[in-house]
Order: sequence, then C-alpha cells, then structure tokens
Amino acid sequence: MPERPEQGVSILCDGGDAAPGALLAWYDRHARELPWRVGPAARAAGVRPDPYAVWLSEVMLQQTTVAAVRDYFAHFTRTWPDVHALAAEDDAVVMAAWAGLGYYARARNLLKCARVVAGDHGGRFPGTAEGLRALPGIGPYTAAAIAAIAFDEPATVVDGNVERVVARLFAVETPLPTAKPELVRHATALTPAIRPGDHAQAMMDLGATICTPRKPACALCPLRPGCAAHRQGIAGDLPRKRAKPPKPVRLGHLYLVRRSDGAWLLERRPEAGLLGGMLGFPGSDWSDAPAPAPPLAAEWHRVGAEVRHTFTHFHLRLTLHLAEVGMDASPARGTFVPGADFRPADLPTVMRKAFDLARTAQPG
DNA sequence: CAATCGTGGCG
DNA sequence: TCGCCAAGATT
Repeated sequence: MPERPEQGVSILCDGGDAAPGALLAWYDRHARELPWRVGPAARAAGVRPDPYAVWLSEVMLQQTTVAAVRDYFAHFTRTWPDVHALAAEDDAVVMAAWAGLGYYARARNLLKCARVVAGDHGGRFPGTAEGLRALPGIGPYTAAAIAAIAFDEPATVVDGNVERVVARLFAVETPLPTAKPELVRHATALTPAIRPGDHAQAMMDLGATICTPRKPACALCPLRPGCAAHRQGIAGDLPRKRAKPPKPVRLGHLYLVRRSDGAWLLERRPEAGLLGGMLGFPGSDWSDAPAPAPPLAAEWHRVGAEVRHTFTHFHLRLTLHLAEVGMDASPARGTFVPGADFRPADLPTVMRKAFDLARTAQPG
C-alpha cells in the first residue's frame, strides 16, 4: 500500500478504505515484542489477547515503565494464571508480590477487581469500556485500553504518550492539564474503526520510542509529514505542562527490632494512605513530629546514616533506631515475624532501604 | 478540581 | 545531585 505523505494527518488513519495508515504500517514493522502483547502477525493468525493478561499488564503499566513491569508480570501470571486464582489468594501474599512496584493502591484495587470479576461476572471481564470503567482500579485509560486491545472496541486510549503525540501533531501549546480535553478530542478523531487495539498500542509505542519527551527522533517518525509541531520546529517543547510545586523535606523515625531468634518486628500499615496495606517497620508518621515512644523498652542504638527516599510529592529522611531483644519481649506495636518467613523483598522500597542500611551501617 | 500516591532511570 | 518522567486512579 502506498503511503500518502502529503496528506497531513489523514495519513494516520485509513480514511475509510482498508489500507492501513502510516501509523499502523509502521507498527506492523516496528511493534515491540512484549510478554503481554499479541503481535500483529499472531493476531492475524487468529490469536486473541487474554483479557486477564491485558488487564494485569495495563494496571501494572500505570505510571510505570515497561522495564519495571516485566518481572512482576511474569511472576503474577506464573503464580496466578487466571482471575479466579488471583481472586482466591490472600491479601498479604499479593501485596508482598507487588512490593517494590509502587502505587500500592493498584494492588489493593487489583484484588478487589479480581474478586468482583470472579464473583459477580463468572470470571469474564466486561467486554465494553463502560462496563470495565465500573471496576476498581480501572479508570478512563485502562478501560479504553482493555476494550480496544482485548475486545476490538474502537475506544480512544489516552495516556501520557498519546497526549504527547497529539499535542505535537496538532501543535497544541496550551499547558496540561488544561489542554487535556482538547487532546482527547484530537485523539478521538484519530481513532480508527478497524484495529483499534493495534492503533492504541502503535500510538503508545511511537511515544515511547520515537516521539519521546526530550529530543524526539522526528527523522524516524512515520507521522512527521503531518506533524504541525515539527513543521514549526517546536516538537521537543510540547506538550507544555504547568509547573510543579517543589517537594518539601519530611523527617521521621523507624524502629527496627531483632529478636534473639532472628525474628523482626513488623507491622501492617493501614489500608488508606501512603504505602497502604504494606508491611513495614513501626515508626513515626513522618510529619516532622518528635520521635514517638518506641514499640518496646530496650537499649536503642541510633544508626549514623539516615535513609533518604523521595516519594511523589516529598523527600523523606528517616532516622533508624535498632534494638536486640530477648524472647520475652512484648511490643506495644507490630508483630514479630520469624526470620524464615521474612523476606526484605516483600517490603516497599523505602522499608527495604531501611533494613539494608541497618544491616550494614555502623551505629552513630 | 487539586492533591495524593512509588519507584527507578535518565540527562 | 537533582528534577523530570513513565501505558493514571481515586477522592
């Protein structure tokens, strides 16, 4: 099929005929091979994407890079091959498996969603974006992505990549998030009736590999002939974004208690809020308040170096307090977890950092 | 609606 | 070293 590079953005879609536009043609040649993806070739041979795998991957990919997701996706699909298996698992096991991936509300909502699908929908995900949107943890993006990729619904998928691609294609100079509705309108106009899932993934692949945030590779872009921002020489400056407020520094304390049999004192954090539902060491609430009472009376040793960790909206510095206690210790907070049952990898990263530091640093 | 919610990589 | 950024959802 001949490409039509002089027809502006109309080269993106098929214009009503059966010829793939420049974007889908590019995708057919350059689609990345990803564990959760059924490529164009397999797709043409009749292989259908598994809605469970599509859902799982899309939730993991929310605000998270492909590189970070790979191993987690492999572990989850190997451990829980379908939505029934996941729905039947204990909360603590799933939270531990998610540890390190971040945004832990996703894991809590993942389980809620799995249990709704398994319990109320016979294990089958709703086949429309509207139906999917009603499930926990599935917002506008994820609903559209699953509907398009797994169910061939011509839903418009708008993630950060798509926002960037259309902001450049149409040279939208209004900053985000104000520009969002306009970008969605543009993205909707580009969504084809055929192969909507491939179109969505092509837009995202393009944004991830060619139309990148900084120094886009316009020379390699299949949409360059129709790109207004490139024509104006401002592609690399779009999309504009509202300036972000500075991150304050917060201080806090953690108490790491090792019992003589090798058990560690841990506590489950409340469901709501930062690191909600995850395991951690007892401590202060990180609001710059003075150190709270330790979880038990002991000879405490302060670690010289502090844990530094940056969250989405603040920098954290944690002072660590260590103690070794006997078998008769009875803490006011938390539970002793036997050494054989304790894996640092089950902790969120900031807690794992604290554990690693406590094991290696000298007292100060 | 604006704030909240993780982490690792990159320039 | 540090700000920016990544296939957003929830409240």
